[in-house]
Amino acid sequence: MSETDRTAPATLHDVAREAGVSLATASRSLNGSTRKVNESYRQRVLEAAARLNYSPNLSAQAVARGTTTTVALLVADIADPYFSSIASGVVAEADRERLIVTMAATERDPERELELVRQLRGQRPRVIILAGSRPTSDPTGGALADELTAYERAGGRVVLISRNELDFRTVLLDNRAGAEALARELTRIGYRRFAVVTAGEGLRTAADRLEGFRAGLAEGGGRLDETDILREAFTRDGGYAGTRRLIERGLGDIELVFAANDVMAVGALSAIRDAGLTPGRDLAVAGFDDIPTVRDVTPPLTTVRVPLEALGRRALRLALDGDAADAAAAGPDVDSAAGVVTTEVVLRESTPARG
Amino acid sequence: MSETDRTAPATLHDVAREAGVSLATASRSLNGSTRKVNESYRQRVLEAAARLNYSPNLSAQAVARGTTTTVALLVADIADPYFSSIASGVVAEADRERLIVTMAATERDPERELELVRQLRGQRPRVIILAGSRPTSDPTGGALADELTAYERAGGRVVLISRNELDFRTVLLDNRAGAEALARELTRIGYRRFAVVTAGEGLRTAADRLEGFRAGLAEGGGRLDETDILREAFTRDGGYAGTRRLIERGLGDIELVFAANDVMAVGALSAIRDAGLTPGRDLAVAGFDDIPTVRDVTPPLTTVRVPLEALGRRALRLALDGDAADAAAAGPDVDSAAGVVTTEVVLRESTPARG
DNA sequence: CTGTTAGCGCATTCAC
DNA sequence: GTGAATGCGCTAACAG
Repeated sequence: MSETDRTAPATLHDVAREAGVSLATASRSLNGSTRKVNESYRQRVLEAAARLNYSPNLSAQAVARGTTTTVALLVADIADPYFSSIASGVVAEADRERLIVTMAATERDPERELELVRQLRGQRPRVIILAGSRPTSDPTGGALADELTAYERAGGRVVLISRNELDFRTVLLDNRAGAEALARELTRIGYRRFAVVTAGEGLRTAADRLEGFRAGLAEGGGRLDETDILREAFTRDGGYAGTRRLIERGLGDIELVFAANDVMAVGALSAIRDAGLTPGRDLAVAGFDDIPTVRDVTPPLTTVRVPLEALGRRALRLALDGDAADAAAAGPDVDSAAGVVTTEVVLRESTPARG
Repeated sequence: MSETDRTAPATLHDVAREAGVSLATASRSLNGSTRKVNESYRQRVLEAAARLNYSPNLSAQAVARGTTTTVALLVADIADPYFSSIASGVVAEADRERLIVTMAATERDPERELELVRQLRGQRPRVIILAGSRPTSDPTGGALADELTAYERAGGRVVLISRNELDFRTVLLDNRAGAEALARELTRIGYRRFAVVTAGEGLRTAADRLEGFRAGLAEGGGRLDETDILREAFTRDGGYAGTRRLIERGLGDIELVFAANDVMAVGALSAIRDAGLTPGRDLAVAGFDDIPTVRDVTPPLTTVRVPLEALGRRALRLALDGDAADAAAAGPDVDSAAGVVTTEVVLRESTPARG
């Protein structure tokens, strides 16, 4: 198609002319608030719009209205199943509200994250959602917080998912209770001696899960020594490395390794197998999150189900409804009283019942 | 934060006033084209902008310039690793060009897809990328094509990934050659009798892969009977169902089942296991795509690597550079001569060498 | 209820 | 080189 036969999209002005009405009437008929326009006019405008294949220019609407229909979503890595599941939920909920989602990836780089937030602000999104935790120590020296605060002062809404180092609305996950329930279940089916592979200190999510796990073990009579807590990156490779270290050091009578998230657990499975052992039989494994992958690995992974899509949906609801969301948003995955997304232990074959 | 202390974002006007220059000068200093502005003024404007934490209103820029910096991406399912990998590539490339990506999910519903394209048009995106194939028979009666054509006539660019039923720019994948190479390799390592689980007819991608696989078998002396081609949905469950049917019917001397994509292959693994057989030993499995998951399943899956991220990146390049992309975009994953994204056979343990 | 008009924030022509 | 003025497409007072 050559440049010359380019046909500019129909404008509202075109529609008004085609329908023989004023701009204002056309606007009111198509996008207007409470319709106060004569039905016959309305019809003519609608028909004219259809004939011209009119599509309102959202940028122009945004400028005129002083507000957009955009939601900005920042994740660490779009291809990571944890984040793509959350993104899926955000997009689904946004769609219900007829909001448009723009997405960007921080690649786990705080500088980049800051840069992206700055760029995103140009869109004047109604909401900015940040998913994924980051180190406690902020190398940008609070610049991100400043940026987000300025954004909120301008009328925007910030929501954090699974990161709490900043003082904004946050989607709460009962990491502690989930891990506690998991530990209880594992002791119930016969496990006694545990190891943990988790992230380095300073990640609240990981810390909560460890704390909950400890509490559950205390109730159930399980044992976890400090020296059996291995700290590595919060990634698949981290899980692999930690588990490998554990095995090389000698398992002793450790029966099960709890990985603080599923990607670490998947790494643990590989490390076990690469060491010539059989996961589940020689060393049981449990994870946290229930990303889709873990049903397809062998053995299928015991984990704590986190409704990731619901997390994303809830993040948007929280932004839109404000604190009212705590009461309103309910739904099966949300404990409406506490306003916390609930989790559920899922026992699978990576932790067969013991003796 | 109460509504009352809301502080509107600084406007260009504010910056100009703060710097003591005119609107035009401020505009030229900050976003202007070939700078024709006195360096001292320029500095003052930049400083004023920083002081006010100015962020250009992209909507206003879009209206004034008559063009946006937006790319719209439509996928079937954001949480699907195939699509999220592609999306990751699109976002990465868009970021390099300082373009913003908006994403939506069709959920494999053609009506919904059409509706989304209509909505997306309102953004006046520079590019619309559609990923994921769809049935040949178009239930919307060509309405999607009409919509996209109108969009292109208005100056937009449409790029299709892995779907060719419409007459737009398309990211080419040598599905045929990839499957052919796979079949050749499999015969080379000793396989002779094959079955295939694939999508129903009418999906070009699936058809090409089957055709290529057949050609490769012909070269290598492998055998595939028509009755051993099972057609199901192009999903994990489809792969499961097809493989299950195959097993129930009696495997005969079939040694390997080729699934037309990896999600089907993962389903095949489960079906084999659920039938009490051992994948790899009792029945080998090969897939296509090399989604991240297949390294973590057991046994790791033999497949044809498709550089999914590169696919996404290339889609955007194709939109931006036009036909020049064929020559330009090159990169390791693109055969610059043919302008086709190249694939590569990856042998893993799901297809151990035979005899 | 309808049409006229004045902006929204910005880029860009046009005079100076 | 700089600034004043016009317009982008649309909404929202404001009059009629």
